[in-house]
Amino acid sequence: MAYQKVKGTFDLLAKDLYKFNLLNDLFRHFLDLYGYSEIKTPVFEFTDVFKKDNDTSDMVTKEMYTFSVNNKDSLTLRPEGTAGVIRSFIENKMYADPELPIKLGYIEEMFRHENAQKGRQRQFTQMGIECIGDKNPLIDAEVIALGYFFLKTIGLNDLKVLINSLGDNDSRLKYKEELIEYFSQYKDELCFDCQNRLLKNPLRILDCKNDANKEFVKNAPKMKLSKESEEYFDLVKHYLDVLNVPYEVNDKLVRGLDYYTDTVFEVISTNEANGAQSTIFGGGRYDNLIKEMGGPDISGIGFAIGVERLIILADAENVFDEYKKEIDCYVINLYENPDYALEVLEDLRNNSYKAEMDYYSRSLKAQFKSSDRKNARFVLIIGEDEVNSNTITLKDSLTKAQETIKHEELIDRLDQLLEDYYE
RNA sequence: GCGGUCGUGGUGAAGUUGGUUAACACACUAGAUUGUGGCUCUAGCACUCGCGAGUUCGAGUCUCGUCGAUCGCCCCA
Repeated sequence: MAYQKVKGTFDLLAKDLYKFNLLNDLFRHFLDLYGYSEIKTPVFEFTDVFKKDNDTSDMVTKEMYTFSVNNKDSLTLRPEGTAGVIRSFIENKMYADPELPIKLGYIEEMFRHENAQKGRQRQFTQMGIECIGDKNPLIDAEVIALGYFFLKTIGLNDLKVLINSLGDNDSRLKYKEELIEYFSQYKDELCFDCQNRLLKNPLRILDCKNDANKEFVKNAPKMKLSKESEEYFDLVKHYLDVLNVPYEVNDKLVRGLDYYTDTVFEVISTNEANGAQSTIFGGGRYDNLIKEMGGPDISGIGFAIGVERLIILADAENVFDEYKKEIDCYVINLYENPDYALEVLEDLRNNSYKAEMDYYSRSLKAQFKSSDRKNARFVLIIGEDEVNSNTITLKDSLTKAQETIKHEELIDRLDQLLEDYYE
């Protein structure tokens, strides 16, 4: 059987690759605007970097590509960006920088062993940022704004920003106990997953699709934010107002990863093009993660955007022009010896003209067809006459004008034709 | 991990109750047009129906398995 690509992976061909490149450029521009610098971390890390004790998310517990070589270390292909960045932050002692917070951005491939469907691949790309070293509602608002305005600049509509606060450690801990107590009396009515979540992460029960519409879940006690958390959240909302970022508070939003505290947010698209995957952007603040990973007791916040989902939506909004490959010159060679044509070709390239030639001395018609397919602006014809007189027959594909010029005049003539054209 | 649909040439696709050489269109190649293409006309181009097994005299058409795509559940970006 012929080789085939691994399920959930894909080849990026020219007709789509340029979309990634455009978005990457735009994202990097936004990183620049907001004072973020790009970071690249390894594709794989020691498994412990991603897997902490008491993790409950599917992503960490059953979707990681974990392997070892020679039975030595357990390694894992990164399923998300934050953990690796935090590891790097600690390992490189970035916390010692006098200028905190440290603002980092990345565009990297992630790997999760999930069932593939539209907008959900096993290898996919995330653009993300992490702002580490300070806890300040200004930062929370700015992080959300960066992502939101990036998406708006692409030209996406039908976006909805959802935010919520999970509270600080104290209020979260208290709420957790409250929920455990409350849900324990309904334990038999919970779905299988939620029974497991009950003790580890009862917050997830609140947005479980199986159980969320059951009466006793709806009536579950609401989170009581501590005074500090509430004031903090109010300020985040206030700054979002100032920045003109529209948002919706959704108290069911708890996010999948376990390390979030206080501010969490998500951008969903109501555009149907994305199929079942409505979330294109998600993130939140993490007060404990850095300390848990062996760093100082400081807070961070970040988000990640799913680039493939972004492209599906951007395509649906016709954000991208149709991909069209173009070259400047196509050299048609009718002479048996290709030396002269080759010299002309190199001349063109040395003067920054994108140029190709026919390698096979095919019929004139066939070469013209190639020239059309490659969308060559100029066609250069070289035959016996041209070789003998050291000339080139130059045809402008747009105007159809044709002339025979001396070889040494070629570049000047092309420059001039283009100059005239763009006037 | 679970469930639905689908898988025919480079592409889009027809294939009736299982029956000899698997439509049609686009694309491609060559010629008409021996140095001028994108139009037209003519001709050519499909060891084969994702892969494997089974039922049958006979399977693209039925059954099972497998791989993949897609949609949904779950999860998440």
